[in-house]
Amino acid sequence: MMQRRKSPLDIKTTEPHQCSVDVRLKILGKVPFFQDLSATDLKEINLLFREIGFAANETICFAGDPAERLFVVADGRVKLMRDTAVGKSVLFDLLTPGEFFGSLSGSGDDVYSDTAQALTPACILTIGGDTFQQILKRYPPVALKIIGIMSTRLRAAQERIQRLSVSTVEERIAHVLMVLSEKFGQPGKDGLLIQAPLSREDLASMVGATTESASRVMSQFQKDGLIQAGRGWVAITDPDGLKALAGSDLE
Amino acid sequence: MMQRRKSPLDIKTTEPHQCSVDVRLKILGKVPFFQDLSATDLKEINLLFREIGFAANETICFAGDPAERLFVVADGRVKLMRDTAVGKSVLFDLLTPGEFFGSLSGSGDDVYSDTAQALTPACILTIGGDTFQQILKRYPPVALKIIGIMSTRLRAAQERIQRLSVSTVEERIAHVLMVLSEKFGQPGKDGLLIQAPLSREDLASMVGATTESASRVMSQFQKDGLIQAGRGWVAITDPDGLKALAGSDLE
DNA sequence: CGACGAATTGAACCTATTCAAAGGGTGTGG
DNA sequence: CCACACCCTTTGAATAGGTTCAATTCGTCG
Repeated sequence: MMQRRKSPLDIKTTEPHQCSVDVRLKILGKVPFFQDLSATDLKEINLLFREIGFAANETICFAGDPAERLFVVADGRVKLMRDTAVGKSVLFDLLTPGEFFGSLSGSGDDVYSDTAQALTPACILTIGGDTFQQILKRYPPVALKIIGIMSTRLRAAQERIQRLSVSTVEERIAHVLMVLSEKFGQPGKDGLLIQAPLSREDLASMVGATTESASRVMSQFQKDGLIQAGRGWVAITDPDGLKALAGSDLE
Repeated sequence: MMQRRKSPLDIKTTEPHQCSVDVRLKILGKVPFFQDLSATDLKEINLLFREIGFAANETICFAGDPAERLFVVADGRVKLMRDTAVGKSVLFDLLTPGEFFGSLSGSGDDVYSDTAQALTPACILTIGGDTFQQILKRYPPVALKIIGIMSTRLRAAQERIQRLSVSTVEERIAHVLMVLSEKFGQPGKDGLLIQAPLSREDLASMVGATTESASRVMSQFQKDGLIQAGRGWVAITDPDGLKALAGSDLE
């Protein structure tokens, strides 16, 4: 049984990343809650954002620190996570360009709920929470959009709670692979390649399992011809088979 | 070892409940996202709400049904839950007067994410999702408040995910009892009585465990003098002891 | 090429579930 | 108003799924 073991991901693991001005505007235009704004408004808002580059594995903000800023991913992959006292960490979300995290409230009296870490070299746009609050007041449609996004995120969190409550580790891993392939999947000769450098430990912390359990399940999936995987990468070769295992509809 | 076994809850388990007009106004004034509004605005908004009474165990809305309305609890206790294919259900939240659930978006293209059920006789205020959307557009501060509330809920959901991922059943039950006592606790001779008729099954579905496991843990807690409990009720006698077991700070 | 760290695999252990049966409040009907 | 029946709750014993600990293999990067 011979198969490719070298990482097929096309992601540069080098220095911090800066993005050009026109890329910035394009990104801001793609941010869901700015989509309804006119080009002029957007240009004005663009000026309020600052840009920061991060190298892979650099931390963007720490859970528990005073939350003063809102961040928007312009380029790269960012993971939202939280470390626990016992050493185990929990991975909440994986963000792509256009998604946001950090503080939405102007009152600087709360803290970041997650630690944000660059999974790849990343370019981040950032704005003060109070400044963003001004934008919200000035452009009501933006606030409405955000409410919608928060609803969606809450729903996703609830589904995850449900899966942690009723599904086995195998089912949860099958499911998270499906979700990841929908968001990061890129067709290639190995199947749907998940364009994000995810370790077994990352996967494990997304489904509430240990690294070893994740590894065991992944090995089995590979033997069963459902996936191809190596160090830091996964590709789905049999989506339907996986979906069946995931029990995708809990209803 | 003699102890009270009869339910000490003071909750009428009788017919649906209607509330008077002045009670309605008082409730709407207590709703977090209406707090900044003037009395006149509030009175006007009050007219847009309809009132419905529910008997205990009646279902207010079903997960999966087209989401057309927003609901506000005026009186009673409401549980937000979801049934799964395998019969196990998951309890997401327990609401008291002033809290809301249902549809926030005007576009009626999504569905209720939870089933809402009256745990006690309840009075519910309700408004069409589209009408509420008008309110949001007209009173921007309301939208900002809602964003804050959604953030808080999302954070709570994340904490729950974390606990499901890293804590044991015992720790999770200890923790949920602490949380419940903060929200529903009422000092009495048995300790902090949780004013909500919760079965072992309810508790179990809040922490992702089986009824039997919940029962075992509760029995142990009682033997250890941490709680007093009977059929459908719990009182906390040793909050500090429980908090220690819960490992309340995960950091 | 060499070394470090990720990934894999095995075996023992443990927590929590499953299946089963008995005990005890609650509220309903007589 | 009491008694009975139902269902919630409790407890036991066996089982299984997952973790833990430990050792080995194998990519990847310097």
